[in-house]
Amino acid sequence: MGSKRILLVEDDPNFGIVLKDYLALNDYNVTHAKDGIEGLIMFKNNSYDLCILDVMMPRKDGFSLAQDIRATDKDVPIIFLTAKTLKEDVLKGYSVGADDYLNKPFDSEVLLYKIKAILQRKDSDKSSDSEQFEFVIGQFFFNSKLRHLSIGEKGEPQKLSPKESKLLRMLAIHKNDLMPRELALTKIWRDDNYFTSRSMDVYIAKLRKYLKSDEGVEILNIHGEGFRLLEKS
Amino acid sequence: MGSKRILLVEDDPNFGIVLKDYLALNDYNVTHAKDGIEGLIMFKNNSYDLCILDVMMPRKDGFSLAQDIRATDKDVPIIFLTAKTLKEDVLKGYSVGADDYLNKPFDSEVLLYKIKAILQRKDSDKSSDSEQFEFVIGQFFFNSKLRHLSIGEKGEPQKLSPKESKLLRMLAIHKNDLMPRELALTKIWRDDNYFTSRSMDVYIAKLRKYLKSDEGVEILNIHGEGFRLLEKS
DNA sequence: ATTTTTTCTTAAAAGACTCTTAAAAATACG
DNA sequence: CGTATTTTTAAGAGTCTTTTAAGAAAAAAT
Repeated sequence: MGSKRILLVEDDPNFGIVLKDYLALNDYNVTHAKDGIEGLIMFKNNSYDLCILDVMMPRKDGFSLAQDIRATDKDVPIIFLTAKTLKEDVLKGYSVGADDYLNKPFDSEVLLYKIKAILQRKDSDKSSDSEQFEFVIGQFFFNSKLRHLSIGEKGEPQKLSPKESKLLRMLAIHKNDLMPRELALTKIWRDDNYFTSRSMDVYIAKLRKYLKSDEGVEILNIHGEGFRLLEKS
Repeated sequence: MGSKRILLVEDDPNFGIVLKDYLALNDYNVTHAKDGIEGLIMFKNNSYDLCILDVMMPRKDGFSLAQDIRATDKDVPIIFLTAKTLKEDVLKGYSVGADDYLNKPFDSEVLLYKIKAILQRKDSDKSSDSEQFEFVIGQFFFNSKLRHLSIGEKGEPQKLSPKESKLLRMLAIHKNDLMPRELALTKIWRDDNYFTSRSMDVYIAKLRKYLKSDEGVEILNIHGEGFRLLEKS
């Protein structure tokens, strides 16, 4: 399992850097944004396992940022950092969907424990949560957990690689509809740039090859937007 | 769902009663024990969905009580209450398996939020592992408690080592489905790293050897994900 | 009509994960 | 304490996966 990604949004440069290094030292992959606006841009172009947000920041405060983050992803865990101990703040934090709340100055080991606990909790959620992993696509049956793509009953299923499977799953979820390029890149590749985009093209080509045996199924490109898994009725 | 049962262990009678009433007002079924000893007796003779333990108590402190509770039930959520803000205490609390930690005086609404969050989380955990220990795998009969793997009626069963047996059991529980690598590593090896993962590979090889006598049974690898105990119908 | 941007295809390189065997280390047992 | 069993570590070969590269093709913009 690769190291977990943390988005740290903290305007105090000294404190931010120290905290980032401390977390990095503990095997977290940390991105440091210097204010709420930057934090939101980072969040939208990448994918994180946890957000640590300072409450008081210029341009965009932590609560406002948390709301925007929640609008994009309603599950990602959020921890607030704050100097104040106002009850209203704490409650506001929880109502915005915080997973935890730490008053500055806080003990860094305590923060580590909380991070660990929250990530573990989220991990165990995963297994119980019933995400869709079986799809019918034309004549194909696709199981994204076993990474099998089979046609009819006959023969061995085509085995898919992890990325092939994730991409096909995302296309299948949006079957007959647009699957935005950006969505796959941020969710699967966890980064949206030129190279990941080329890599995705390669995967689209592979999937097209697999799907060729049913004429009624096709992956269409929508120029500049993304792809569309078409199932002709 | 009937109201959740909370065990509150708090030696300060005034505070204890107030807190009990407050929680009762919020539809929890609260039992109030006056010290650690009483708390443990309560715990052993009843079943609770959540424990709230004061740390400093006469006769038996909260940490000691938590350890005894953990010995009986390794899953029940525990929240500590403490007047002190000592770092050692907080860390000790987490190491004993606390789910959360609150400093007195704390805001009662915050406590409610935490209780709600923790109980929700535990609810979703449910349905996890049963106590099943007998399995049919193709032509094999496998008893994970006796650590016996036998084929047909004839001959001596193959004896399995503890780890072999646990691993095969976990595969059997997920028969024909993915058994994630990480699951076996965290549940059986209690640590997920490079070396435990290599160790597990060795065990998979051993199990494959044992299972070779039935062609219809196979342990497949799903690259990067885990293994799959396949029983061909 | 030409230029720019985006997409498609193939193949090779680089990277990550798995298998097998055997020896070393740790643990359990008499 | 010595022996048997179990578990971990090691190392190299083998396999599978992902990225990178580069040129051709297609679509959009100028």
